[in-house]
Order: sequence, then C-alpha cells, then structure tokens
Amino acid sequence: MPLPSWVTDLATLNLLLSVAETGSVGRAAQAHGISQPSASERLARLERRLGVPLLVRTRRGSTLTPTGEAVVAWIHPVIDAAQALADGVLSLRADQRARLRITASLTVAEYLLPRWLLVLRRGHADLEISASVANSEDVCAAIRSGRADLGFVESPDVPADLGRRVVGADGLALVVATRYPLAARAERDLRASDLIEAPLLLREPGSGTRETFMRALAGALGHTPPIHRATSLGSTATILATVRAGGGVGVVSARAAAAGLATGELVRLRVADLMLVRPLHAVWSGHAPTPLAAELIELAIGLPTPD
Amino acid sequence: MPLPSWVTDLATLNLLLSVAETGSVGRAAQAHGISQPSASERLARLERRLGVPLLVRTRRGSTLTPTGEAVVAWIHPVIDAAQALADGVLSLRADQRARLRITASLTVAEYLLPRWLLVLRRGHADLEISASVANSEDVCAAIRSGRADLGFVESPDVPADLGRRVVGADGLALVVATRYPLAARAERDLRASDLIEAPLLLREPGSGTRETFMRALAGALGHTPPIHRATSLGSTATILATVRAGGGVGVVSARAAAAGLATGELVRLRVADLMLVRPLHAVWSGHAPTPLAAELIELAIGLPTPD
DNA sequence: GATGGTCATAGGAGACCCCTATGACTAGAC
DNA sequence: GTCTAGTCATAGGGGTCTCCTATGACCATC
Repeated sequence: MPLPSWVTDLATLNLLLSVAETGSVGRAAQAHGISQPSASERLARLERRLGVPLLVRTRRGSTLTPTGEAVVAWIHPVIDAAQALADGVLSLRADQRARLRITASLTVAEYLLPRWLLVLRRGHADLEISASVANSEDVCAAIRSGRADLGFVESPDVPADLGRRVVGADGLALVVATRYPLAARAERDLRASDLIEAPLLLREPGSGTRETFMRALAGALGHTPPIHRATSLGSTATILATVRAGGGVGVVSARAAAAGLATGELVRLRVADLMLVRPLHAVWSGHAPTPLAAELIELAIGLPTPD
Repeated sequence: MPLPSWVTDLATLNLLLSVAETGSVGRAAQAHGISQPSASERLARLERRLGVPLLVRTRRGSTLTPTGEAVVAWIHPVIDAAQALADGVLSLRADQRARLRITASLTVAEYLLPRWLLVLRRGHADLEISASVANSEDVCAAIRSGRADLGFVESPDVPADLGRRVVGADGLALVVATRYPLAARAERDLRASDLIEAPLLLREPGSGTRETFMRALAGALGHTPPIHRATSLGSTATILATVRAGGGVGVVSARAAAAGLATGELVRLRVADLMLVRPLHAVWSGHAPTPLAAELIELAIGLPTPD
C-alpha cells in the first residue's frame, strides 16, 4: 500500500526537525548542506501538501506552530527508525578492513545484532565492523574458512569442530489473521494433530524455521507427519502478507510476528504440545573467540532480549 | 544532521516492502500505481546505492536475498512510523464534516491522541475525526464556542462552566546531557533550591510547562523565586537540542524526554522536593459529552498510558 | 513450438530540485 | 533617526531524476 506522497520525502521531514532544533530555516539549511532558498521552498511545499501551517516565520527566525510541534513529535520516530536502518545497512557493506567480521543467520541479524552493535560501538568509537546475513550452513562455512570471525546460528545443532556458546533463544509463532476461523480457538484446545490438516504457510524446505517446525511436529506426534496443505513461500514478509489476507496459518519467528500481534491484526495460536523454541548460538573457530568477539558475546548475553 | 540520501526515499523503501510481500516487482508496481519498468529501475538504483544485493530476480518473480530480508525487517518500523505520522496529519486537516472534532493541548495531541484514535477507528470504520492542537486557553475557548466537541488540557485548573474528567497525568522532567556536570548528582541530593542558580531552559512565559514548573518551584521554596539564568525557547525540540549540546537544564514533558533518556544521551535529574505532575483533563460543554466523545474518554482512561 | 508470465533496456517528456542573485522586512546599535 | 546585521521569500536558469510507453530477452508450462 502506497503512502501519501508528502510523507515520502524523508529529507524534508528531517529538515523540518532541524528547523525546530535550530530555530531558523537558514541554519537548518546549513546543517543539511543546502542553500537557504532551497530549504525555504521545500518547507513551503511541505506545508502546502500537508494542508496545515507548521512554521511561524518572523524576521528573527522561525518557530513551530502548535500543530507543527505535534508533527515534529511524530516525525521523530520515523527519523530514528531510518537512522537504525542506515546503521544496519552500513554494517552490511562488507568492508574488508573491518576488525570484526560477523556472519549471522536471519533472526539474529534482523532483530538482535543491530542493538548489540550499537552498544558495542558506544564502548569503542570508530570501530570497523562488517556483518553479513546467511543461513546456518553458510555461517558455519564462513567461520571455518576464516571469512568471518564470529557467527550466530539459530539451529539446535552446531558442528563439533566449532566453538559455541548459547546467547539466547528464539521462538517460532503460529499466527493467523484476526478473522480467520481458527483464531477463535487461539487460546486453548489446539493440539499438534490439528495442524496437519491446516493450510500451513512455511518457508522453503531447507530453511531453519521450517526444519525447527517439522522437527517439533514430529516430536509431538511421534512420527514425521505428511503435510497435505502446506505452501512454501520465499520470505517472512510474504508469509505475513498472506496470513493477513486470510491465506492460512503462518509459521514465522515470534519476533517477526510481534508487530502484527501488537496492532491486533494477527492472532497467535498456542499449541500446548508443541515445543517451538530453539537456542541461538554464537560460534567461532579455534580455541577461543577474538577479544572483540568475546566482548560482543558477553554483551549479547547480558543484554535483555526483547521478546 | 542529514541522513544518507538513499534512506531518504521512503517510496522506494516501501516499494521494496511490497516486492517482499507480493513476490514480484510487477505486482508491487501495480500496488503502488506505477509502471513495472519504473519500479524495476528504482529498485535497481536502490541496490546500487546501498551497495548490497537485495533481490534475486528469476523469471517467475523476485525473492529477497538473506540480506534483503534483514533490510526489509529494518524498513518495517520506518514505514509504520510514517503511517502513524500520515494518520496524525490526516486528522489535523480540519474537515468540517467531521463527526467528532477534538482540540487538544500539546502533550495529549503529540503522545496520546494518535493511539486513542487508532483504537477508536478500529471500532468505527470510516469515522470522520478532526483534531487540532492549541494551548489550554484556546482549547477551552474552542469548546465554549462550539468549534470543537471534545477538548484535552494539561493544566490543573479547568473553568467551572465546562464538564471535565481526569484521563491521565503528565509529568515534567528535568534533563541534562550525559556529560553535563550536574548529571553526576542526578540520582540524589538535589533540592529545589539548587535549581535557582542553574541555567534553565524553559518554554516561553505563558506556556503550560513553564507555569507548572514555576508553580512547583514556588510550592517547594515557599515563595516565587527569582530566576537568574533562564532562557526561553520556542519549542520542545529546541530545548532538547540545546540540552544535548550541553546548554543547561531542560524542562520538558517526561514523554518528550523519553527517547533521549532511552538512548542514554540525556539524564533525568530527580529533585526530591519538587512535585512535577499535573492532571490531564478531558473537557466538554453542556451536561454530557456526545456519545462518541464519551466513548473516546472511556477508551483513554482504559488504555495503559505509556510513561 | 506456442503462450503467458517475468524482468530489463531505450528514448523522450515532464516534474522537480537546487543554486545564485536579489528584494523586503525587522530588531538593535549608534 | 539612520545604519547594520540578520531573517525569509521570490525569480530565473540549469541540471537531474523519474516517469511512461514500447520493446526485447528469457523461462515454465501447455
């Protein structure tokens, strides 16, 4: 779904933030490296498109209208999230000269690593870190070959030749749209056997989440069940979009489902006899991780893991 | 501070999200009302600017690379925040035909009202709501004159001719930069009398936060103190920017300071003998609020107020 | 092999943005 | 009073970017 076009121009929204902070269009323009007239026009256009006045321009600077202050307060979380995105992508650009090269599987890279790196960087200014995302097998391969110093995997099995340590846990969630028939039975009375006939939405064969799910199902039933009505989809986002459209029962990381659950769009199914938790391991080669890697591991264990 | 230019183009980031959901560049283009070649080129340019591959293009659609999935997960909060911004601004555009017209003072409008409206809209699809932001006096004036159906004010005094109900509380916070000298004494041993000589950063005279602060100070000291070293600034954002630069002790709403406190940039000063809490009132004219207004009030009281 | 679906490329039209130069106005200094 | 320093807005021109339509290349399926 497209967004209104005026909200699309993050640079101008950010510019408005600078005006609020500096109290002047000219100084804000300077802070952004553009000319004052350019900034002036962009802000004027923004106001026109929004349809509400944001600034009171005086001959001694510009201040916000009350409406403008509210808008600025709403812009803040957008910019903060964008900054987090920028930081994350920056660490994904594999710089060869990085002092710490990390490879992580999806869940860790998406939801945990950014925070860890943020804290780590607070201790070491100007630290060169590179990160990459891969599935569990490739993480182990990268560690073995020396292409990375530290890895994170979310599979229960870690090859014996690698050093390892548990740094947390990851839960899978079964989710359906709020209006989906099964949602009424979300809280109780669901059993693993009910899932065999459900239209399941899973990642492709070979992925970590699918493996974990199938193994848990086999554990609950005592045998590997035939899955009649399962669809394989290529990404977590696709699964969640299909679930929202009422397309079935999605199997995704609990963290990926959190946003949808919070807004009430999705409902989590609790299945009493299904254990859907797997450990998150840090892995490295050789006797011990490098000092910097060890510091990150300690930090990861110490930090409270957001559900 | 400017953001990297590629993160600035929210429309393209949103487009990538649609590709992830639909599994196809063409369908994503369609969902955004643009042509397939246009979408294709924008995505290609995004990848080029990011410096990392995001999509695997096959002849049967496009799927995300593992890196792409991580990026998509980081884009999600950006888009969600932008959506909240868009919703907020939409309700600020004063539509005359609105069924419920709300006027709110700053703190409520910024931090509480969007969430209330979100929940209210879930119960009433296609509800026409207009909101505006004003200071406490103007809110009461708008209610009296019938320009608004429901108001929210953060002052302790409500005119006797208006109906009222307490819907929450708002605390003021005294904040300094982490390296500011006073930060070391943040937790204890600070008293109201210490603030008289501090370089205070306040909103302009007549604003609600300044009134509340001065009244609390007078209450603690037993008399209205002379403020030697205070600076008046035009907006909360200006105060926070000045505080971050080490410019003094900022006096702002606790909610406005929350983000800065969470990242560790700011430190909150606790002053034992200063009461900096004020009630938030819903106000209306006549015997009772309109049914829709009453529903919103109930909802506001029931919802947990984020600190 | 034909068909339907996918994404990429090419060329041209239009919108947008930015910069420099200038004008209009105000507050404060002298 | 007058001057100066500072603010924001407007005008004109150049460059970039983005969009669209049309087309091509390729693959899976029938």
